[in-house]
Amino acid sequence: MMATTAKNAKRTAARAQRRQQLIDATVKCIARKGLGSTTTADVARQAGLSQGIVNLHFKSKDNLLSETLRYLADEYKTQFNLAVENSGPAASDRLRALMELDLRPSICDRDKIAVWFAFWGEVKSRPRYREICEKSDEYYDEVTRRLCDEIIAAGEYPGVSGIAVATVLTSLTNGLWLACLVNASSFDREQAMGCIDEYLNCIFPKHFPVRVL
Amino acid sequence: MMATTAKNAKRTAARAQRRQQLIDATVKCIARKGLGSTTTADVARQAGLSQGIVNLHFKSKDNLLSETLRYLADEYKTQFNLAVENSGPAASDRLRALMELDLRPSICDRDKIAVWFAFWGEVKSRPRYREICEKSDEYYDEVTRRLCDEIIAAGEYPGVSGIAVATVLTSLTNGLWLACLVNASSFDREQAMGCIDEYLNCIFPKHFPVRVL
DNA sequence: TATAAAAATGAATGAGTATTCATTCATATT
DNA sequence: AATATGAATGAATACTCATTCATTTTTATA
Repeated sequence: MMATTAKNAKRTAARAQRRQQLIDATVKCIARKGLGSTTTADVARQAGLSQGIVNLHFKSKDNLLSETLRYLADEYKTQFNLAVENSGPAASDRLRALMELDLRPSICDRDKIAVWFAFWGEVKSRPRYREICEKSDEYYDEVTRRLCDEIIAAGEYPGVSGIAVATVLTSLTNGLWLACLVNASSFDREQAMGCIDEYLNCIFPKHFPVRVL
Repeated sequence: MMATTAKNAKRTAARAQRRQQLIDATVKCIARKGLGSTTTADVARQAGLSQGIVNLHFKSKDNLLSETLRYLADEYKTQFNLAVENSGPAASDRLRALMELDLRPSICDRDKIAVWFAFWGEVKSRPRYREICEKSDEYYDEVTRRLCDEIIAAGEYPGVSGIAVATVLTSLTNGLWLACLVNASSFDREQAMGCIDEYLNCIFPKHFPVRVL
């Protein structure tokens, strides 16, 4: 008979580890060669494993790609939640921590951004990708909106819409990522953060006073 | 001998027309199936022509795709310049015309946006794509910045940077396009324009007073 | 109209790639 | 140690797709 506890735990752990190894390899390949030119053989080679490994663990390439996107979304969500939790209790501190997160070197990195855009580029024709992205976006928008509403209530900002500000902030960071991807040479993280601060100061002056350099 | 005038003119016109027909077909295919799943046979079928036609007119698929991107960039530039020229002489009118352009139904259309993102998704691994996109971006940024600087000078807005505002505006519209692509159901062009107006009102209050509905 | 030139066709080619699967290898259980 | 089980391999398979090119069709000139 099988000792389903210790035994299986180890087995499934090893299995999960290998899946992660393949997902990591996939991310690297997409960053380097693009989604369109990434083959299962590339992924296997990058992972230091053999041909058939992708289909063994993910059933199909399609599935591997979906799972990779799902992983990226989860990974970002974790960072996102961490950023909120680890920052000061004030809503304004939390909001700024989120903005800082998006421009942090480990996230606002050309390789990483290239992978996000690779998936976004296929969103229209791949319902699965869209579902994953949409679900994530809803969450971020909701959290950001709540923070904005809190600030608006506390600061008595008349005529400012929390939804609108949240939409501006998330769209703005996505747009800045594109600038980082396309205009790599002229893009400057500092300057990008400056844009965001200028906006925050403008919309919530009481909470985001001009930063003296 | 050859009548190089009338004769060749007609020939090259026909040739250009066929190329355009193929580029249009390519755009349609990318919008429907995505860049990764668009084959030369798809494009030919969409254009109502035969297998070999793409290689006959574009030499290679790669070339067809680059030319398609170039065409899209040119097409947008034309609209962009038109929007500037056709709007009131004041810099603020021109700036708002540019924002309206990006959210105009014919441009802020899921199919069109999907094509842009398809190319952006490959920018990192395709230098040719990047060159085309970067060159366009520089132009738009420059024009937008000039308008912003003009407004800043006229309105005596202290501590507002034209470059920063221009960056915010172009990044914001690109980010709003992503929202349109991903969150198709909840995204609303009206609301997006509202976000932009709120921003403009906030940063340049004298030039963009609150719009009464 | 006859002839030359260009454009277009579409079957054939072959390079590339996802997937399969018989076999080997590693590990755990008895 | 012997056996069973899951993991991994990598050669073989089946298939897709960009590209080629011999042939046909269209168009323009003489």
